[in-house]
Amino acid sequence: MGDAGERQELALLLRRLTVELDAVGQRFAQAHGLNRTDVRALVAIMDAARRGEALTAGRLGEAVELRSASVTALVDRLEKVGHVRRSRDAEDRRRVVLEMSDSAMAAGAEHFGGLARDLTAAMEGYTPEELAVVRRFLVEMTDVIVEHARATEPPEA
Amino acid sequence: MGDAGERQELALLLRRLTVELDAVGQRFAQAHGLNRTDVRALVAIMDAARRGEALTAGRLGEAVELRSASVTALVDRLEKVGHVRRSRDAEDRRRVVLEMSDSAMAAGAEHFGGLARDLTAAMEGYTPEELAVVRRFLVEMTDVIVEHARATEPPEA
DNA sequence: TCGTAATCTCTCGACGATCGAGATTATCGA
DNA sequence: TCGATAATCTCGATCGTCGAGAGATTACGA
Repeated sequence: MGDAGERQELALLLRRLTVELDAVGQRFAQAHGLNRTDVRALVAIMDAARRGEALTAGRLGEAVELRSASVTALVDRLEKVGHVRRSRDAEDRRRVVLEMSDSAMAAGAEHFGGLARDLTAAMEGYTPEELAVVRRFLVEMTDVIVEHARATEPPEA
Repeated sequence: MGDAGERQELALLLRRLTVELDAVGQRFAQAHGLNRTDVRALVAIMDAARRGEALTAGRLGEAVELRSASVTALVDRLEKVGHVRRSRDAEDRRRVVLEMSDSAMAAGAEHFGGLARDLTAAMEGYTPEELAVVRRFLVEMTDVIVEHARATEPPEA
């Protein structure tokens, strides 16, 4: 068997990384006068845009786990400071599609894009084989975590 | 140069891992009728206990980044459901030291300890050399993240 | 020793984020 | 056209957080 202490320490390193990564989002929120949920929402909208999709209010609510009443308030906040724009979906006029403003997109790209740049730059110091090991590790650990979350999930209706 | 797309994907995997790990804490919170901050606080108290320290109200406030008024409310909540106990520090009677109840300790150990067990078990599938690579990766990426957070930190008074 | 400043926690009132219930508007199938 | 369904919004209530300040204890210089 391997060194159990070493493996446990790796688990702690994983947790520490998540804490610090959370802090990055927190900084962005503070710097722009937003709260945690607002940032999550902007990230969700950016991710959707990256996939070529336009997020609706309902989809955003699912992404950030908020009820419709809270989504309305959330989008109100983001719209008020000019980070998103509301517009009715032409095909289904019940839906409200959300689009990020260029300024918000730029701010997000600068903050998180900068981090992504630094991270990938730091990965220059690894061989392709090493990165493959890391990838396998991240995927497997994520799977374990997801499985754990599912196992403790409240029973569906 | 390595494959830039691959490295960027690794960065996304890191973020996904943090999201899922966050969800684990969220599940624990829901299952025990707590909110995010309460869980963070319990984790902080457990970590301190693991280091052999007894957390005071003030220290807890620093750990979870809350003002004293909020810490009072936080500890009130945790004490009401029997997760922590308040007691005056014998050496400095201004201070309030916090101790986790055995039941809360057990609940936390079952939830998070179970995850830690699953994670370390999944690490059995790696050679010591591979784990060393992973460790270096996690440490270096965390350093980059911390540095990024510091760089965007609001200027100190 | 005394008095003042510093430290730690708590109380109070206010604000903001979230939610549940229900209203409103739009779409779809019969 | 009409009823059922869907997407979003409005309203009132609840809860977590904060700022300001009070109360209690300790540290320290005169």
